[in-house]
Amino acid sequence: MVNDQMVNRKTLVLLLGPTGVGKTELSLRVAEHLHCPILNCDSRQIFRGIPIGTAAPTAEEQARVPHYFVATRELEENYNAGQYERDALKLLEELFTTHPVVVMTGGSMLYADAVCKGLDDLPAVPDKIRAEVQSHYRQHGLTWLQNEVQRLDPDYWQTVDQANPARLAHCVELCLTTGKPYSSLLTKSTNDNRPFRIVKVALDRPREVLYARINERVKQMVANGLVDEARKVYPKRHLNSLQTVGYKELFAYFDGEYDLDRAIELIQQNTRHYAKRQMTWFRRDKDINWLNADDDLPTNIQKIDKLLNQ
RNA sequence: GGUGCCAUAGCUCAGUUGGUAGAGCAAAGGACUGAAAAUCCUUGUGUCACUGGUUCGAUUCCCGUUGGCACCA
Repeated sequence: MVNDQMVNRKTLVLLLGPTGVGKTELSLRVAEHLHCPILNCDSRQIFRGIPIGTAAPTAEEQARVPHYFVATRELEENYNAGQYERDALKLLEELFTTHPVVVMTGGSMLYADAVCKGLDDLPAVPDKIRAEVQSHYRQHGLTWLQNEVQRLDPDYWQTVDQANPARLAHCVELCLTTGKPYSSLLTKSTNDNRPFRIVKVALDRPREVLYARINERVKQMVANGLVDEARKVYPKRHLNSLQTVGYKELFAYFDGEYDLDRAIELIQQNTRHYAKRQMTWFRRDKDINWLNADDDLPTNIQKIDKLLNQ
């Protein structure tokens, strides 16, 4: 029930959990119960054209509850966590004028943290600089990135994962874009204060059960036309938005690297890997209230109600 | 039925000129402030198929058994 206390206290219910755990159905039931919309917090469901492989909410599901940030961006857009933070905060401000509670659900941990805690304000990296850094990296390898970070931002070098090309490249890009050390742009020492309360819940299942569900869901995606969906976007395979489980394996199959059965096995395996990384991230988040996915929906909705009324 | 080859980590295999063994993948744990479904780091004890023999000592050599593969009948 939506009571007076809740009306006076704008609340974001953040429903998290590893991929395949059952977030979508619970989010729909919670949103129906609270008469509120759902904000998607999944970095791939945001894109148009890949609904099957990303397990995006279906038309029927979206008819039950209004959704935001589902299939609203083109694959060509270099969308990222910083933009998501800005987009989500802006939308939440609007939605809170008419809704005391809003549900956000998804498994993109960095996106969720960006909304909860905030990221530092960083300028966008011009395409030219990104291309230059990539070109040097391709030609001269990891050593070049390591040397550049040591030269441009010795402080960051001390703390960065020195074997991780993505981290190093990002640092170099921002050093070149701003003319300042990347680490000097990271000034956030405490979390942002949001003008709303955040209630974090996450769904949990035993590992073997989750993995069995993932394996089954991948089979279902293939039955629902994942291969055709991947073939349609195959010409855009190099876009960041398509560096995604379910597509990259099928692209390799189209290229003749292995057969379809092998591609499906790899999708299942990489989805399990992804779920495992998500659980590592969730495990250390002490703000999360855990729900058992084996409990029935009314029980879990009751638990969420209880958290809302605290 | 005969002969030969093979049997080592969940899987595919390497190796030990006899001193109880190691890679890849899988799996597990972890990191992560704008690529995050991305990117990266760490972790390898297993009756070396079973029985007996030789030996100070056998997973390694020998006999046999079982299972698999190949060839010959």
